[in-house]
Amino acid sequence: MAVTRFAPSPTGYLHIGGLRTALFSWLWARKTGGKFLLRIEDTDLARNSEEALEAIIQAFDWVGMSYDGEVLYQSRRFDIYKKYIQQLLDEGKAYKCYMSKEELDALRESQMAAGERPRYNGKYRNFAGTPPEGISPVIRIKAPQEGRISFVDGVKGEFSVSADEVDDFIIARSDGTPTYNFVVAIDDALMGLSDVIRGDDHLYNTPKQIVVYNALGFSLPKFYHVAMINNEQGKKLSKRDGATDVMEYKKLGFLPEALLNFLVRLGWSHGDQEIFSLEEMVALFEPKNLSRSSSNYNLDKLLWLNAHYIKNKPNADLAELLHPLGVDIRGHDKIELLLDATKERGKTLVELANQIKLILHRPEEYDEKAVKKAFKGEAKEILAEFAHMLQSWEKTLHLPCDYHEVLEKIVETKEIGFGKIGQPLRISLLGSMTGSGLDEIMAILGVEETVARIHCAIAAIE
RNA sequence: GGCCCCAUCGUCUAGCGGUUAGGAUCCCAGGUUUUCAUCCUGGUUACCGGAGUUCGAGUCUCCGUGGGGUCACCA
Repeated sequence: MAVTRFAPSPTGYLHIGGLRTALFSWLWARKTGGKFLLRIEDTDLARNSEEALEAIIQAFDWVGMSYDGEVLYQSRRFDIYKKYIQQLLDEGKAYKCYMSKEELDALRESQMAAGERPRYNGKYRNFAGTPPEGISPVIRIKAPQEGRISFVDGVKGEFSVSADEVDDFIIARSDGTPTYNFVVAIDDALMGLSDVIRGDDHLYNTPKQIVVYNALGFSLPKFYHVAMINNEQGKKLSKRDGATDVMEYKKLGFLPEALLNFLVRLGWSHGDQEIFSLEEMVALFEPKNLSRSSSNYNLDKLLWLNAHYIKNKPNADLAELLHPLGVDIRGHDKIELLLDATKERGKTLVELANQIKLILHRPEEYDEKAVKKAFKGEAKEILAEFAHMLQSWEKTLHLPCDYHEVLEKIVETKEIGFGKIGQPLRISLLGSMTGSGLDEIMAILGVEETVARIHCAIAAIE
Protein backbone atom coordinates (compact mmCIF):
# COMPACT_ATOMS: atom_id res chain seq x y z
CA MET A 1 0.00 0.00 0.00
CA ALA A 2 1.83 3.04 -1.22
CA VAL A 3 0.99 6.53 -0.08
CA THR A 4 2.18 9.04 -2.66
CA ARG A 5 1.61 12.68 -3.39
CA PHE A 6 1.81 15.44 -5.89
CA ALA A 7 2.93 18.73 -4.40
CA PRO A 8 2.89 21.62 -6.85
CA SER A 9 3.44 25.20 -5.95
CA PRO A 10 0.59 27.29 -7.30
CA THR A 11 2.67 29.65 -9.36
CA GLY A 12 1.46 28.71 -12.81
CA TYR A 13 -0.34 26.16 -14.91
CA LEU A 14 0.26 22.43 -14.66
CA HIS A 15 3.27 21.52 -16.74
CA ILE A 16 3.41 18.23 -18.67
CA GLY A 17 6.53 17.32 -16.71
CA GLY A 18 4.58 17.79 -13.51
CA LEU A 19 1.71 15.79 -14.91
CA ARG A 20 4.06 12.92 -15.64
CA THR A 21 5.46 12.69 -12.12
CA ALA A 22 1.93 13.08 -10.79
CA LEU A 23 0.88 10.23 -13.06
CA PHE A 24 3.66 7.97 -11.81
CA SER A 25 2.68 8.74 -8.23
CA TRP A 26 -0.98 8.24 -8.96
CA LEU A 27 -0.37 4.93 -10.74
CA TRP A 28 1.72 3.60 -7.92
CA ALA A 29 -0.90 4.51 -5.32
CA ARG A 30 -3.71 3.02 -7.37
CA LYS A 31 -1.81 -0.12 -8.21
CA THR A 32 -1.02 -0.84 -4.60
CA GLY A 33 -4.43 0.17 -3.35
CA GLY A 34 -2.88 3.03 -1.44
CA LYS A 35 -3.51 6.74 -1.45
CA PHE A 36 -2.59 9.58 -3.76
CA LEU A 37 -2.59 12.90 -1.95
CA LEU A 38 -2.50 16.44 -3.22
CA ARG A 39 -0.65 19.14 -1.36
CA ILE A 40 -0.24 22.76 -2.33
CA GLU A 41 3.15 24.26 -1.59
CA ASP A 42 2.20 27.83 -0.93
CA THR A 43 4.53 28.85 1.86
CA ASP A 44 5.75 31.81 -0.11
CA LEU A 45 2.68 33.91 0.43
CA ALA A 46 3.74 36.52 -2.08
CA ARG A 47 3.76 34.13 -5.00
CA ASN A 48 0.48 32.33 -4.69
CA SER A 49 -2.30 32.59 -7.12
CA GLU A 50 -5.76 31.19 -6.82
CA GLU A 51 -6.08 30.77 -10.60
CA ALA A 52 -2.98 28.64 -10.72
CA LEU A 53 -4.42 26.27 -8.18
CA GLU A 54 -7.67 26.04 -10.07
CA ALA A 55 -5.79 25.38 -13.28
CA ILE A 56 -3.98 22.49 -11.66
CA ILE A 57 -7.15 20.93 -10.34
CA GLN A 58 -8.86 21.46 -13.65
CA ALA A 59 -6.04 19.66 -15.42
CA PHE A 60 -6.23 16.74 -13.01
CA ASP A 61 -9.91 16.61 -13.69
CA TRP A 62 -9.47 16.62 -17.42
CA VAL A 63 -7.04 13.71 -17.48
CA GLY A 64 -9.14 11.79 -15.02
CA MET A 65 -6.70 11.48 -12.18
CA SER A 66 -8.34 11.61 -8.79
CA TYR A 67 -6.70 12.42 -5.51
CA ASP A 68 -7.72 11.08 -2.12
CA GLY A 69 -8.95 13.13 0.78
CA GLU A 70 -8.73 16.84 1.13
CA VAL A 71 -6.21 19.05 -0.60
CA LEU A 72 -3.61 20.11 1.92
CA TYR A 73 -2.51 23.73 1.92
CA GLN A 74 0.78 24.44 3.56
CA SER A 75 -0.19 28.05 4.09
CA ARG A 76 -2.81 26.81 6.55
CA ARG A 77 -0.40 24.72 8.55
CA PHE A 78 1.99 27.36 9.79
CA ASP A 79 1.29 26.67 13.45
CA ILE A 80 2.29 23.04 12.94
CA TYR A 81 5.59 24.12 11.42
CA LYS A 82 6.10 26.70 14.18
CA LYS A 83 5.76 24.01 16.76
CA TYR A 84 8.49 21.95 15.15
CA ILE A 85 10.73 24.97 14.77
CA GLN A 86 10.37 25.68 18.46
CA GLN A 87 11.08 22.06 19.25
CA LEU A 88 14.32 22.14 17.27
CA LEU A 89 15.29 25.40 18.90
CA ASP A 90 14.63 23.95 22.35
CA GLU A 91 16.62 20.85 21.57
CA GLY A 92 19.53 22.87 20.26
CA LYS A 93 19.14 21.37 16.77
CA ALA A 94 18.38 24.73 15.25
CA TYR A 95 19.48 28.23 16.06
CA LYS A 96 18.81 31.87 15.37
CA CYS A 97 21.09 33.50 12.89
CA TYR A 98 21.47 37.25 12.99
CA MET A 99 23.38 37.68 9.81
CA SER A 100 21.72 40.34 7.72
CA LYS A 101 20.98 39.85 4.07
CA GLU A 102 23.68 42.34 3.25
CA GLU A 103 26.24 40.55 5.33
CA LEU A 104 25.24 37.24 3.79
CA ASP A 105 25.52 38.67 0.29
CA ALA A 106 28.94 40.08 1.07
CA LEU A 107 30.04 36.73 2.43
CA ARG A 108 28.83 34.99 -0.70
CA GLU A 109 30.57 37.46 -2.90
CA SER A 110 33.92 37.10 -1.22
CA GLN A 111 33.64 33.33 -1.34
CA MET A 112 32.88 33.46 -5.02
CA ALA A 113 35.78 35.82 -5.59
CA ALA A 114 38.04 33.36 -3.82
CA GLY A 115 36.76 30.65 -6.07
CA GLU A 116 34.94 28.87 -3.30
CA ARG A 117 31.48 27.49 -3.20
CA PRO A 118 29.17 30.06 -1.59
CA ARG A 119 27.87 28.77 1.69
CA TYR A 120 26.92 29.89 5.15
CA ASN A 121 29.95 30.12 7.41
CA GLY A 122 28.29 28.96 10.63
CA LYS A 123 28.84 32.27 12.38
CA TYR A 124 25.85 31.92 14.70
CA ARG A 125 25.84 28.17 15.01
CA ASN A 126 27.26 28.27 18.50
CA PHE A 127 26.60 31.90 19.26
CA ALA A 128 26.25 32.78 22.92
CA GLY A 129 26.83 36.53 23.05
CA THR A 130 24.35 39.36 22.76
CA PRO A 131 22.67 39.46 19.38
CA PRO A 132 23.08 42.56 17.23
CA GLU A 133 20.39 45.21 17.47
CA GLY A 134 17.63 45.69 14.99
CA ILE A 135 17.91 42.41 13.15
CA SER A 136 15.13 39.87 13.14
CA PRO A 137 16.90 36.55 12.88
CA VAL A 138 16.30 33.67 10.55
CA ILE A 139 16.37 30.19 11.95
CA ARG A 140 18.87 27.71 10.64
CA ILE A 141 19.00 24.01 11.20
CA LYS A 142 22.21 22.33 12.29
CA ALA A 143 23.30 20.12 9.47
CA PRO A 144 26.00 17.51 9.99
CA GLN A 145 29.47 18.94 9.50
CA GLU A 146 31.26 15.83 8.44
CA GLY A 147 30.65 12.55 6.74
CA ARG A 148 28.16 12.01 3.98
CA ILE A 149 24.44 12.17 3.76
CA SER A 150 23.22 9.20 1.79
CA PHE A 151 20.10 7.38 0.78
CA VAL A 152 19.02 4.77 -1.72
CA ASP A 153 17.06 6.27 -4.56
CA GLY A 154 14.53 4.04 -6.30
CA VAL A 155 15.69 5.24 -9.69
CA LYS A 156 19.28 6.37 -9.30
CA GLY A 157 20.37 3.81 -6.77
CA GLU A 158 22.86 4.61 -4.03
CA PHE A 159 23.21 8.36 -3.74
CA SER A 160 25.21 10.46 -1.35
CA VAL A 161 26.63 13.91 -0.95
CA SER A 162 29.36 15.16 1.27
CA ALA A 163 28.08 16.88 4.41
CA ASP A 164 29.83 20.08 3.48
CA GLU A 165 27.58 20.34 0.43
CA VAL A 166 24.72 20.89 2.83
CA ASP A 167 25.12 23.92 5.04
CA ASP A 168 22.97 25.07 7.91
CA PHE A 169 20.10 26.06 5.70
CA ILE A 170 17.31 28.37 6.72
CA ILE A 171 14.14 26.74 7.99
CA ALA A 172 12.35 29.94 8.97
CA ARG A 173 12.65 33.34 7.36
CA SER A 174 13.12 36.49 9.39
CA ASP A 175 9.39 37.06 9.20
CA GLY A 176 8.86 33.69 10.83
CA THR A 177 7.48 31.85 7.82
CA PRO A 178 8.94 28.40 7.22
CA THR A 179 10.82 27.46 4.08
CA TYR A 180 10.35 24.79 1.47
CA ASN A 181 12.73 22.01 2.44
CA PHE A 182 11.62 22.18 6.03
CA VAL A 183 7.89 21.97 5.44
CA VAL A 184 8.19 19.37 2.69
CA ALA A 185 9.96 17.01 5.04
CA ILE A 186 7.45 17.61 7.82
CA ASP A 187 4.42 17.19 5.61
CA ASP A 188 5.75 14.18 3.78
CA ALA A 189 6.30 12.58 7.16
CA LEU A 190 3.03 13.71 8.72
CA MET A 191 1.02 12.67 5.69
CA GLY A 192 2.46 9.22 6.04
CA LEU A 193 4.05 9.05 2.62
CA SER A 194 5.70 5.79 1.77
CA ASP A 195 7.04 6.85 -1.63
CA VAL A 196 8.07 10.23 -2.92
CA ILE A 197 8.24 10.29 -6.70
CA ARG A 198 9.43 13.59 -8.16
CA GLY A 199 11.65 15.15 -10.81
CA ASP A 200 15.38 14.75 -10.39
CA ASP A 201 15.71 18.51 -10.11
CA HIS A 202 14.84 17.72 -6.48
CA LEU A 203 17.72 15.34 -6.03
CA TYR A 204 19.72 17.92 -4.10
CA ASN A 205 16.82 18.85 -1.87
CA THR A 206 16.69 15.33 -0.57
CA PRO A 207 19.81 15.51 1.62
CA LYS A 208 18.49 18.72 3.13
CA GLN A 209 15.17 17.12 3.81
CA ILE A 210 16.92 14.14 5.33
CA VAL A 211 18.57 16.52 7.79
CA VAL A 212 15.08 17.60 8.84
CA TYR A 213 13.79 14.03 9.03
CA ASN A 214 16.69 13.10 11.27
CA ALA A 215 16.42 16.14 13.51
CA LEU A 216 12.75 15.46 14.08
CA GLY A 217 13.10 11.71 14.39
CA PHE A 218 10.88 10.93 11.40
CA SER A 219 11.50 7.88 9.32
CA LEU A 220 12.36 8.33 5.66
CA PRO A 221 10.05 7.50 2.80
CA LYS A 222 11.43 5.86 -0.30
CA PHE A 223 12.58 8.44 -2.84
CA TYR A 224 12.38 8.13 -6.62
CA HIS A 225 13.97 10.86 -8.70
CA VAL A 226 12.70 10.68 -12.24
CA ALA A 227 14.82 12.14 -15.03
CA MET A 228 13.55 15.22 -16.80
CA ILE A 229 11.74 15.62 -20.10
CA ASN A 230 13.69 17.65 -22.65
CA ASN A 231 12.50 19.16 -25.90
CA GLU A 232 12.91 17.49 -29.29
CA GLN A 233 16.44 18.82 -29.50
CA GLY A 234 17.36 17.42 -26.13
CA LYS A 235 17.43 20.79 -24.41
CA LYS A 236 15.44 21.92 -21.43
CA LEU A 237 11.75 22.07 -22.21
CA SER A 238 10.46 25.63 -22.33
CA LYS A 239 7.38 27.46 -23.50
CA ARG A 240 9.10 28.11 -26.79
CA ASP A 241 8.91 24.42 -27.56
CA GLY A 242 5.15 24.54 -27.95
CA ALA A 243 2.59 23.36 -25.49
CA THR A 244 3.86 22.77 -21.97
CA ASP A 245 0.57 23.59 -20.26
CA VAL A 246 -1.52 20.46 -19.87
CA MET A 247 -4.74 22.26 -20.69
CA GLU A 248 -3.24 23.50 -23.91
CA TYR A 249 -3.47 19.93 -25.14
CA LYS A 250 -7.18 19.96 -24.63
CA LYS A 251 -7.48 23.06 -26.78
CA LEU A 252 -5.33 21.47 -29.46
CA GLY A 253 -7.67 18.52 -29.71
CA PHE A 254 -5.79 15.86 -27.81
CA LEU A 255 -7.51 13.16 -25.86
CA PRO A 256 -6.40 12.88 -22.24
CA GLU A 257 -5.82 9.15 -22.63
CA ALA A 258 -3.42 9.87 -25.49
CA LEU A 259 -1.50 12.44 -23.48
CA LEU A 260 -1.26 10.12 -20.50
CA ASN A 261 -0.18 7.21 -22.68
CA PHE A 262 2.45 9.43 -24.25
CA LEU A 263 3.74 10.65 -20.92
CA VAL A 264 3.81 7.27 -19.24
CA ARG A 265 6.13 5.99 -21.97
CA LEU A 266 8.52 8.84 -21.40
CA GLY A 267 10.81 7.38 -18.80
CA TRP A 268 8.88 4.23 -18.17
CA SER A 269 8.33 1.08 -20.19
CA HIS A 270 6.87 -2.35 -20.01
CA GLY A 271 8.72 -4.45 -22.54
CA ASP A 272 7.62 -3.65 -26.07
CA GLN A 273 4.15 -2.43 -25.19
CA GLU A 274 3.23 0.99 -26.52
CA ILE A 275 -0.51 1.30 -25.96
CA PHE A 276 -1.71 1.42 -22.40
CA SER A 277 -5.20 2.07 -21.20
CA LEU A 278 -5.42 3.68 -17.82
CA GLU A 279 -6.35 0.31 -16.35
CA GLU A 280 -3.34 -1.35 -17.92
CA MET A 281 -1.05 1.37 -16.66
CA VAL A 282 -2.35 0.85 -13.16
CA ALA A 283 -1.94 -2.90 -13.45
CA LEU A 284 1.53 -2.82 -14.98
CA PHE A 285 3.23 0.19 -13.43
CA GLU A 286 6.35 -0.57 -11.44
CA PRO A 287 8.69 2.16 -10.24
CA LYS A 288 11.59 -0.19 -10.81
CA ASN A 289 11.01 0.18 -14.55
CA LEU A 290 11.52 3.91 -14.37
CA SER A 291 14.35 5.06 -16.60
CA ARG A 292 17.50 6.65 -15.26
CA SER A 293 18.08 8.81 -18.29
CA SER A 294 16.20 11.86 -19.47
CA SER A 295 13.93 11.67 -22.48
CA ASN A 296 12.91 13.98 -25.27
CA TYR A 297 9.47 15.24 -26.03
CA ASN A 298 8.27 13.94 -29.38
CA LEU A 299 5.16 15.38 -31.00
CA ASP A 300 4.97 12.73 -33.74
CA LYS A 301 4.47 9.99 -31.24
CA LEU A 302 1.87 11.96 -29.34
CA LEU A 303 -0.03 12.57 -32.57
CA TRP A 304 0.16 8.91 -33.47
CA LEU A 305 -1.26 7.95 -30.09
CA ASN A 306 -3.95 10.57 -30.36
CA ALA A 307 -5.00 9.29 -33.79
CA HIS A 308 -5.11 5.81 -32.36
CA TYR A 309 -7.40 6.81 -29.51
CA ILE A 310 -9.66 8.84 -31.79
CA LYS A 311 -10.08 5.90 -34.13
CA ASN A 312 -11.06 3.67 -31.25
CA LYS A 313 -13.41 6.07 -29.53
CA PRO A 314 -17.17 5.45 -29.72
CA ASN A 315 -18.91 7.91 -32.00
CA ALA A 316 -21.26 9.18 -29.34
CA ASP A 317 -18.28 10.12 -27.18
CA LEU A 318 -16.59 11.85 -30.09
CA ALA A 319 -19.72 13.87 -30.79
CA GLU A 320 -19.65 15.13 -27.21
CA LEU A 321 -15.99 16.06 -27.46
CA LEU A 322 -16.49 17.81 -30.77
CA HIS A 323 -19.23 20.05 -29.46
CA PRO A 324 -16.92 22.54 -27.70
CA LEU A 325 -14.91 22.73 -30.91
CA GLY A 326 -17.79 24.25 -32.78
CA VAL A 327 -19.18 21.11 -34.38
CA ASP A 328 -22.45 20.02 -32.90
CA ILE A 329 -23.51 16.74 -34.44
CA ARG A 330 -25.14 15.35 -31.34
CA GLY A 331 -28.50 14.09 -32.47
CA HIS A 332 -27.53 14.31 -36.13
CA ASP A 333 -29.34 11.48 -37.91
CA LYS A 334 -26.20 10.51 -39.84
CA ILE A 335 -23.84 10.73 -36.90
CA GLU A 336 -22.43 7.20 -37.25
CA LEU A 337 -21.83 7.59 -40.95
CA LEU A 338 -20.32 11.01 -40.49
CA LEU A 339 -17.83 9.96 -37.85
CA ASP A 340 -16.98 6.64 -39.44
CA ALA A 341 -16.20 8.52 -42.63
CA THR A 342 -13.95 11.04 -40.93
CA LYS A 343 -12.37 9.75 -37.76
CA GLU A 344 -9.59 7.82 -39.45
CA ARG A 345 -8.47 11.02 -41.05
CA GLY A 346 -7.88 13.29 -38.08
CA LYS A 347 -4.89 13.14 -35.79
CA THR A 348 -6.55 15.57 -33.42
CA LEU A 349 -10.12 16.46 -32.54
CA VAL A 350 -9.53 19.81 -34.20
CA GLU A 351 -8.62 18.12 -37.46
CA LEU A 352 -11.60 15.84 -37.12
CA ALA A 353 -13.85 18.84 -36.57
CA ASN A 354 -12.48 20.42 -39.73
CA GLN A 355 -13.14 17.25 -41.71
CA ILE A 356 -16.71 17.26 -40.55
CA LYS A 357 -17.18 20.94 -41.29
CA LEU A 358 -15.94 20.28 -44.78
CA ILE A 359 -18.73 17.79 -45.32
CA LEU A 360 -21.43 19.71 -43.51
CA HIS A 361 -20.85 23.02 -45.25
CA ARG A 362 -21.03 23.70 -48.93
CA PRO A 363 -17.61 24.58 -50.31
CA GLU A 364 -17.09 28.31 -50.67
CA GLU A 365 -14.21 27.88 -53.01
CA TYR A 366 -12.72 25.15 -55.12
CA ASP A 367 -9.08 24.19 -55.03
CA GLU A 368 -7.60 25.70 -58.14
CA LYS A 369 -5.06 23.03 -58.93
CA ALA A 370 -7.59 20.28 -58.41
CA VAL A 371 -10.11 21.99 -60.66
CA LYS A 372 -7.54 22.37 -63.38
CA LYS A 373 -6.73 18.72 -63.21
CA ALA A 374 -10.22 17.30 -62.92
CA PHE A 375 -12.45 19.65 -64.88
CA LYS A 376 -11.12 18.81 -68.26
CA GLY A 377 -13.10 17.67 -71.25
CA GLU A 378 -16.67 16.79 -70.59
CA ALA A 379 -16.48 16.78 -66.81
CA LYS A 380 -19.38 19.17 -66.43
CA GLU A 381 -21.57 17.16 -68.74
CA ILE A 382 -20.82 14.03 -66.81
CA LEU A 383 -21.59 15.77 -63.55
CA ALA A 384 -24.88 17.12 -64.85
CA GLU A 385 -25.80 13.70 -66.10
CA PHE A 386 -24.91 12.21 -62.72
CA ALA A 387 -27.04 14.76 -60.89
CA HIS A 388 -29.91 13.92 -63.15
CA MET A 389 -29.47 10.22 -62.52
CA LEU A 390 -29.53 10.79 -58.78
CA GLN A 391 -32.81 12.67 -59.01
CA SER A 392 -34.48 10.20 -61.29
CA TRP A 393 -33.18 7.01 -59.65
CA GLU A 394 -36.01 4.53 -59.31
CA LYS A 395 -34.97 3.35 -55.85
CA THR A 396 -34.75 5.50 -52.73
CA LEU A 397 -31.13 6.43 -52.14
CA HIS A 398 -30.18 5.96 -48.55
CA LEU A 399 -27.03 4.02 -47.80
CA PRO A 400 -23.54 4.58 -49.21
CA CYS A 401 -23.96 1.42 -51.29
CA ASP A 402 -27.08 2.89 -52.91
CA TYR A 403 -25.07 5.85 -54.13
CA HIS A 404 -22.35 3.53 -55.21
CA GLU A 405 -24.79 1.85 -57.58
CA VAL A 406 -25.46 5.17 -59.25
CA LEU A 407 -21.78 5.81 -59.63
CA GLU A 408 -21.27 2.41 -61.16
CA LYS A 409 -24.15 2.99 -63.49
CA ILE A 410 -22.77 6.21 -64.91
CA VAL A 411 -19.32 4.69 -65.30
CA GLU A 412 -20.93 1.86 -67.23
CA THR A 413 -23.30 3.84 -69.45
CA LYS A 414 -20.84 6.60 -70.30
CA GLU A 415 -18.04 4.08 -70.67
CA ILE A 416 -15.67 6.16 -68.58
CA GLY A 417 -13.16 5.44 -65.83
CA PHE A 418 -14.06 6.02 -62.21
CA GLY A 419 -11.79 9.03 -62.07
CA LYS A 420 -13.72 10.88 -64.75
CA ILE A 421 -16.69 11.21 -62.45
CA GLY A 422 -15.01 10.70 -59.08
CA GLN A 423 -12.60 13.58 -59.23
CA PRO A 424 -14.95 16.33 -60.38
CA LEU A 425 -17.62 15.01 -58.07
CA ARG A 426 -15.28 15.17 -55.11
CA ILE A 427 -14.36 18.74 -55.93
CA SER A 428 -18.00 19.66 -56.29
CA LEU A 429 -18.88 18.21 -52.92
CA LEU A 430 -15.85 19.18 -50.83
CA GLY A 431 -13.95 21.77 -52.85
CA SER A 432 -10.80 19.72 -52.87
CA MET A 433 -9.39 16.48 -54.18
CA THR A 434 -8.90 14.80 -50.82
CA GLY A 435 -11.25 13.62 -48.16
CA SER A 436 -13.66 10.91 -47.19
CA GLY A 437 -15.25 8.35 -49.48
CA LEU A 438 -17.73 9.71 -52.01
CA ASP A 439 -20.40 7.13 -51.28
CA GLU A 440 -20.36 8.07 -47.63
CA ILE A 441 -20.37 11.79 -48.28
CA MET A 442 -23.36 11.55 -50.59
CA ALA A 443 -25.22 9.33 -48.16
CA ILE A 444 -24.64 11.93 -45.46
CA LEU A 445 -25.68 14.84 -47.66
CA GLY A 446 -28.68 13.20 -49.28
CA VAL A 447 -29.76 13.55 -52.89
CA GLU A 448 -30.97 17.11 -52.66
CA GLU A 449 -27.81 18.58 -51.19
CA THR A 450 -25.57 16.46 -53.38
CA VAL A 451 -27.31 17.68 -56.49
CA ALA A 452 -27.27 21.26 -55.23
CA ARG A 453 -23.52 21.12 -54.69
CA ILE A 454 -23.00 19.68 -58.15
CA HIS A 455 -24.96 22.52 -59.70
CA CYS A 456 -23.11 25.09 -57.64
CA ALA A 457 -19.82 23.72 -58.82
CA ILE A 458 -20.88 23.62 -62.45
CA ALA A 459 -21.99 27.23 -62.20
CA ALA A 460 -18.94 28.46 -60.31
CA ILE A 461 -16.19 26.69 -62.19
CA GLU A 462 -14.93 28.12 -65.44
C1' G B 1 33.33 26.78 -11.67
C1' G B 2 32.35 22.89 -7.35
C1' C B 3 29.35 18.69 -6.45
C1' C B 4 26.15 15.17 -8.72
C1' C B 5 23.22 12.52 -12.50
C1' C B 6 22.83 10.57 -17.43
C1' A B 7 24.59 8.32 -22.41
C1' U B 8 21.41 1.95 -27.58
C1' C B 9 18.41 3.74 -34.45
C1' G B 10 16.56 11.20 -35.67
C1' U B 11 12.95 10.26 -31.33
C1' C B 12 10.59 6.88 -27.31
C1' U B 13 12.61 2.43 -25.69
C1' A B 14 13.80 -3.46 -24.94
C1' G B 15 18.37 -5.60 -23.43
C1' C B 16 20.09 -6.83 -17.18
C1' G B 17 28.23 -11.01 -19.69
C1' G B 18 27.20 -15.08 -24.91
C1' U B 19 20.98 -12.09 -29.31
C1' U B 20 21.52 -11.95 -36.93
C1' A B 21 21.04 -5.85 -30.81
C1' G B 22 14.18 -6.41 -30.58
C1' G B 23 9.64 -3.19 -30.70
C1' A B 24 7.26 1.67 -31.60
C1' U B 25 7.35 6.43 -34.03
C1' C B 26 9.30 9.24 -38.09
C1' C B 27 11.01 8.63 -43.16
C1' C B 28 11.07 5.65 -47.86
C1' A B 29 8.98 1.76 -51.16
C1' G B 30 5.03 -1.63 -52.49
C1' G B 31 -0.11 -3.32 -51.77
C1' U B 32 -5.34 -1.90 -50.48
C1' U B 33 -8.50 2.66 -51.46
C1' U B 34 -11.86 6.29 -57.77
C1' U B 35 -8.57 10.69 -54.00
C1' C B 36 -6.57 11.57 -49.14
C1' A B 37 -6.32 9.07 -44.67
C1' U B 38 -6.63 4.32 -42.43
C1' C B 39 -4.89 -0.58 -42.88
C1' C B 40 -1.22 -4.45 -44.57
C1' U B 41 3.85 -5.83 -46.26
C1' G B 42 8.85 -4.59 -46.69
C1' G B 43 13.15 -1.32 -46.11
C1' U B 44 17.00 2.45 -44.28
C1' U B 45 19.11 3.95 -39.48
C1' A B 46 21.88 2.73 -33.12
C1' C B 47 25.35 0.50 -28.63
C1' C B 48 29.50 8.59 -27.80
C1' G B 49 35.22 7.79 -27.81
C1' G B 50 39.41 5.35 -25.46
C1' A B 51 41.63 2.13 -22.06
C1' G B 52 41.01 -1.98 -18.90
C1' U B 53 38.45 -6.74 -16.39
C1' U B 54 36.87 -11.35 -18.92
C1' C B 55 37.38 -17.16 -22.90
C1' G B 56 33.63 -13.45 -24.21
C1' A B 57 31.23 -6.51 -22.95
C1' G B 58 25.88 -2.37 -25.32
C1' U B 59 25.85 -4.68 -20.48
C1' C B 60 31.26 -4.38 -15.24
C1' U B 61 35.61 -0.59 -13.91
C1' C B 62 38.37 3.84 -15.03
C1' C B 63 39.39 8.15 -18.09
C1' G B 64 37.71 11.42 -21.76
C1' U B 65 33.66 13.79 -24.43
C1' G B 66 28.74 15.43 -24.69
C1' G B 67 24.04 16.56 -22.35
C1' G B 68 21.42 17.65 -17.86
C1' G B 69 20.66 18.96 -12.63
C1' U B 70 22.06 21.82 -8.43
C1' C B 71 24.59 25.43 -5.60
C1' A B 72 18.36 31.47 -2.44
C1' C B 73 15.30 34.52 3.69
C1' C B 74 11.99 30.41 -4.58
C1' A B 75 9.48 26.17 -4.59
